[in-house]
Amino acid sequence: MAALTLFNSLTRKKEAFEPLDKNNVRLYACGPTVYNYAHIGNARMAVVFDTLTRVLRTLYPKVTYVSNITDVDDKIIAAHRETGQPIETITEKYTKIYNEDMASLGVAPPDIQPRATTHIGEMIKIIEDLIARDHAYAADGHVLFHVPSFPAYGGLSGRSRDEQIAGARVEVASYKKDPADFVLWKPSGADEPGWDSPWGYGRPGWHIECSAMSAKHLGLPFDIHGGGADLKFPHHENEIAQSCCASGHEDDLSAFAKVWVHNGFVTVEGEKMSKSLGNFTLVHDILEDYPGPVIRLALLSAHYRKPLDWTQKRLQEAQRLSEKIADIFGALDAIECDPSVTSADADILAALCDDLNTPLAFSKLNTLLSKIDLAITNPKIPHKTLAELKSILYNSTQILGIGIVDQGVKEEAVDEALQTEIEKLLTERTAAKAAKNFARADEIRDELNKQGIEIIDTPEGPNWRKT
RNA sequence: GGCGCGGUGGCAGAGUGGCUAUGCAGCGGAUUGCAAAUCCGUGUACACCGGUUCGACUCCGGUCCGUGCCUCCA
Repeated sequence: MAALTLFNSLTRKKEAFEPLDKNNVRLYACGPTVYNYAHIGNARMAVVFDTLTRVLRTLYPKVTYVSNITDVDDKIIAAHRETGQPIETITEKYTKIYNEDMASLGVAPPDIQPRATTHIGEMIKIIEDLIARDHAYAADGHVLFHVPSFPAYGGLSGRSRDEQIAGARVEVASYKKDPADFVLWKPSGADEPGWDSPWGYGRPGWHIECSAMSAKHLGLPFDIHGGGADLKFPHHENEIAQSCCASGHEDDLSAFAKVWVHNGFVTVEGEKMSKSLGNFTLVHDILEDYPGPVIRLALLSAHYRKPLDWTQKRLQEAQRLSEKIADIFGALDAIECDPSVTSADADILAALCDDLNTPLAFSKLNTLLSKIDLAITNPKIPHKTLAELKSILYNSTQILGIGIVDQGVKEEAVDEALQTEIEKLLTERTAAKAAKNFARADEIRDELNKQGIEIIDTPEGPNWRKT
């Protein structure tokens, strides 16, 4: 069995992965704030951790994957003020869209998808614990985490407290004892969402929700905590501070999560994705033009820790690979999978186990596809071998999350009249070919090409597909 | 200013102290009535300058360039 190694942001080294409990591997990844359609960066996070989860599931009997929905946040309040829609309408709408879009990308639902607003009690409890241990204080309706009370602060991002203060560009609020202190709880106005608490009507700060939800659903410490690289500071740093200090582990940064995994950023055609540049790329829109598995392939075509430039060319290359896989499955249509073969291609699995090296895995996938193609065209290869190869390929696409075999080639609705027309022309063309009237045969090919129909001749007769 | 990351062949993108990455594109060939697909062959790649070494693209130091975070952000 291949052994998994992962780059741990906390130690800044690639380490052999050792689960705390071999019978239940537990991981948490910070999910989206639901105030808009998911963008391609959200999708990268979801796809990366889905793939990691799939790899873990092949290695361990049980995996518990928790990824949250942030449904209380100032950005949501802002969206509410802009659109006039109730908060719940906004969060429910975009949670649903997020889950649908991610499902299109082959992202399996997390085992648990907790929402911040249903964990307010757990957050208040942690805040109370922090106050009791002198790590937090109430001031002016706020509760703040007192950073100087946690000397190990900054260990994840490699940033000392002094550096943070020196680099701070925001004005320090007067109620803070220390400029680095951050909000655990803040007061809400009457028109803002809020909950009653020992410190009055208010709402949680951003970081506390992940501390509360991960502890509740996974227990501390757990194996892997993930998220986008930009969350390293301050979000994850503050999560560590809250969780370690609330549980009395002030000297051990890994008392919260053992391994920290961060995925790199996505740029769009070489530029940073931002609203001001107008290149905010939404998954919902890309799905109009490309099938989900193709988008997934494109997202995994660079190593997860490296920056990924989202380009048209990358998508087209992903489409090529996707078609190649679909073609091979098509050629193996008559072959039944061998149920005794339960594992993926060893080289692909090994690549994935090496810190989730998906580009290397795709290289091995290409090798596998060539091997199968050769086997198909070689009449000496026994049927049994083909069944085994099909199973290996199927299992490999499953672990990569590219359910191409289930989806087939993207079925575009072609109306019946056109379909009949195509069949008629193809019959005519076959007859023309038989009569060696190649001029007419080519004419028909051109005609159909113009309508976006590509003819593929096979020994069994002509096939066609939409281009 | 502080803390990080990276510079690989036309493009994308892995990797390694000495041994083919891979894909796309290109070129030559096989196959095909023509196509498509596939197969075979084909490219003095590792930013620059020093150092360590029998040997470095791979390790160390410096230079240049690019880029992320430090403020809501996946």
